[in-house]
This record gives sequence, structure tokens and C-alpha cells, in this order.
Amino acid sequence: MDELNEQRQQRIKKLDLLREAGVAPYGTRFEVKDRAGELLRLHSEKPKETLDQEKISCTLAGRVVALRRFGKAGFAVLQDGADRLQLYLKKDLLSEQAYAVVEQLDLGDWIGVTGTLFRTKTNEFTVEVHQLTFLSKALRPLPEKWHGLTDVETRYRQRYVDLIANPQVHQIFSTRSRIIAGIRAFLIERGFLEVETPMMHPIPGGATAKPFVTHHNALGVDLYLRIAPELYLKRLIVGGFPRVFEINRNFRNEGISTIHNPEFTMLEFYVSYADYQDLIALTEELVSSLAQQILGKTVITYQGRDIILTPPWQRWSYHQAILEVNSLEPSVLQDREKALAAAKRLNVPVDPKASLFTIVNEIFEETVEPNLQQPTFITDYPIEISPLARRKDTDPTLTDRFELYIAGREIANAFSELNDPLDQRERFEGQAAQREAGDDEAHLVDEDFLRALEYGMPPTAGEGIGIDRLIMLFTDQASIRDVVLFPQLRPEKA
RNA sequence: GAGCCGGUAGCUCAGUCGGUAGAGCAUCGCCCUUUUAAGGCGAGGGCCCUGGGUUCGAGUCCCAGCCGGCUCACCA
Repeated sequence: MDELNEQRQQRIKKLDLLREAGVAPYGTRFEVKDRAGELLRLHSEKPKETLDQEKISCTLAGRVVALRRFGKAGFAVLQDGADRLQLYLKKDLLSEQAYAVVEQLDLGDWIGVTGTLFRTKTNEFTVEVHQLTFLSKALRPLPEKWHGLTDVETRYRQRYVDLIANPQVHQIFSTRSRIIAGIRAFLIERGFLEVETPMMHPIPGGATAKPFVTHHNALGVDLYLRIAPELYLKRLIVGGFPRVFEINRNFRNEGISTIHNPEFTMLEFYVSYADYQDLIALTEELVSSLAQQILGKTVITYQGRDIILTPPWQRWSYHQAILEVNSLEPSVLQDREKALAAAKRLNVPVDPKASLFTIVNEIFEETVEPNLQQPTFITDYPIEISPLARRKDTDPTLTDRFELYIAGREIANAFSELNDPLDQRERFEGQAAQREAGDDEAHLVDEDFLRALEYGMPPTAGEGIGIDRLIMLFTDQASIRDVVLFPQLRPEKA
């Protein structure tokens, strides 16, 4: 018999012993009156004498994660959420049945207790338990108490064990939830309406990416998991909702890395009558106020580097950034041969047949992006790589657009929306031509979206923020898998 | 998809030159009514990722594969 089975068998045996003692090993309702975190926050600073005087009674529940028994008494550590609180279990203070439970208790079991707060002679804040209710039996042993669970594969595949064994992981996901709640509150406070748009699209659009394909049997059609909600949210602007947002998953059938998961969480929001400059201000306010609210500061540390989220942030035009970082002549941006030569000189690998804008964009991604550690708005992207953005009034080859970079990564993408249906049709047709030419990520013509624009869309600015990456930044995590509860892995047992 | 690194007890890890598989925690038994990585004494527990090969003999060397991490490529 292998060791896991041996430990399981032992625990299954204890199920019977519990039943014999009249205890249900899988119990039911338990009236929780206190949370460990709250008790620690309210009372753990009080001196021994105060606690003895106040005789504070409490009732809480959780998982037993440590047990130190000796003879007819012992200590247990109860884990309640991310908090741990010590229990004192003494035979004299418990019913015969309750003490029988203590004797059968295993690491991992769930219990509920009632008792009073006190300090041990080593000054540890502890609950002296008077009543104990067995709630649920664990049949599998917990990971090692000192090192916890470190095997990354097990941590991702069995996140439940990771969450039990590593309280800091519990903390990260609780922070994640608070960040998303904070974003919702921020937007709702400013008059945004939260909406849900389709996850299954007949035509994938709103971004350039490879989609996942699925099939609807009754309709007999292929559908695509959405790569972005953009075109649907803009339909709602046409419909007359002046401010909408959606926080939900996008799906992209592309590589997996420390900053890419096939499904990822995106915030997109649209503001009627506004332009991309308004969104720069809104983004600074959103991110810095979130940092203040969640982390209590606007200068944060990410992977050993200080990131200053205190506004205002740097603004830099796309072309200006390329020229300045690489000390290039402006003519490079106009001349394909010069751009190609510059790329070669800068050791930026490019396809020699690539178009001017592709070469320039390669130079940007290779030489500028990694330098954008502090929050920076890169503005005025060329029209060729911005098929849904409004042209600049001052230069029709550029768009009213920005991307926000923090820690060398793209965090947000925003622009004044293209609301001219005829221009949009031309751009779609340009994309269709690129698709004909072999670019399978170019946009398809979405006739219904064009029809919507033809009903008239007010001037509008829209933005998408990659929530997982924002959370990585806020929680100082290097890998997206550490901020996604169940990251995508190859299925177990091939 | 390519390169590098890894996979040994439930967990965290050792394993020398190729010579019968090790520790701590966890588990089981005994002792212990204020411990906190509790302690003491004793015991059990292994598909060394899988499949081939070399060898008298493979956890160890070779080949192929599986799974994971990191880097690169694509992308947010």
C-alpha cells in the first residue's frame, strides 16, 4: 500500500471512530459569529490582564492547519481565510465527546469552536476552547508545514491546495478581488453602466488576434470566442448609453507565457462626448487612486524596482519616442529603405519585404517598449495599426490614440473612436485586403457594426485595460499564472 | 514551435565513481495539561515521470517520449 493510501486509510478509519462517538464527520450548518482576522484586529494588541478581565467570548470556524498535542491538552492552529489563530484544547474544559473529537483530529479537518480569548504564558493570543463542533473530515494530508507547497505544477493544477498551504497566495487573490471591486466602484461613481456583451461572436473583431472557434449545433454555425468586446460596446453607445463598461474575459488562441494566458480579463469602457486626452486623465486617476486605496501608497515596488504611479505620468508621441530613443532622423519614418537600414543598424530583426509601418513598429517594440518602466502614455499611433481609431485632425496619417506602458508592458490601449461609418468601411476594406494578402489577424468586415455606425455614433473615447497585468503590478507578481486562479495548463494525464 | 533547467516517500529535499533507496515534516504506537517548525522513544511508508537501450548490475549513463518552469518567437 502506498503512503498516500495509508494516510487516507487511517483517516477513513477515523470517520468510523467519529461516528461511534456520535459525531457526524460531514456536518451541516454552523453559526459563525466571528472571523479570525477581525478578532486579531480588534483584540490581539490587548495585554494579558485586559483579556483576562474582559473574558471575550467568540465563535469561529476554519481548517486545522497545525496540531501540537501533549497528553490531555494541546494547541491547534485554525486557518480562517488568510488568517491563522491559535486554539487551546484542554480536556478539563471540553465535553467528553468534544475531547474524543480532539483525539481523532487530523491536519486539514474543519471545525467550529466557541471559547474565550486569552494569552498563553508565552504571550500568544489564543482562543481557550469550551465547545467544539466537528464540521468536515479531510482524507488527504496537507503539504509540509514549514516549506508549504512549492511545486509550481501542483500549485497551479491543485490551486485549492496552494490556497490552503500558502496564505500569501490567498492574499493575492483577495487583493485581486478588491482591485476589481475598486474599479467597478470608480466607474459606477462616474455614471458608467456595467453591461454584458456576447462572449460568442459570429465575426471576431475589436482586436488583432487569433480566435478560438466553437460550433453551435442548433444554429449550425461556427462561432468565435471573443477576442475583444469593443464592437459590441460601441453598438451600445450608438444605442444611447453614454457611458458603458464591461469587465470580462477575452480569449486569444496564441502563446502562453508569464504575461499571456489564453483567457484573460479585460476592462473596456466607453465615454460619449470625450476624447483620448480625457481618458489619459481618467486612467491616471483610476490607477493612482486604486493604488492608494488598495496598497495605501502611489509609489509601489515591482520586481525590485520602484514604480511611481503618482500623477501626472509621462506622455510621449509614438514617433517622437522612436526617434529620441534611437537618435534617428525624422526622415526614417517616411522612407521604407531608410527605416530598413535603421532597423538593421539597431539589430532589430525585420522581414525585408515588410511595409514601412511594420518596420517602424518593430523598431518601437524592440527599442522603446522595454524602456518604458515608469508609467508612460505613448500617443498618436499611425493609422495603419489603428483600424478603429479616429484620425488626428492635425495629421490624417496618425490617430487620436494612446497606449499606457508600465514596467515595460502594455497595460492599456485607448483612442477617440472612429465614428465616421464611411471611413470605418474603408479601413475594414483595407484590413480585408491585408487578410487577402495573408495576414490572418486582420479585421473582417463587420457589416452590422457598420450599419450601427450609420445610425450615428456620438464622438466617443474608449479604452481597454488588461486587468491581470494591472494586478501583477499591484501584487508584485512576475507571472500572470500567479494572479489567475486556474491558469491554463496542458490537461493532466496525456 | 526552439533552447536551457527540472521530475526520487503525502510534502520539502539529499542521493558521491554505476554496486541492494535516505533525511526532516506528515502518518502509526507509547509518554507528556501553556505549545508554537513542541519534545522523547519506537514503527511503517518508494512505478526513483514513462518506454526502450548499454551493463554482471541503472535513481545515476545513452535514446525516445510525457509533464512543468524559465528564456526566445507570436501576442495583451
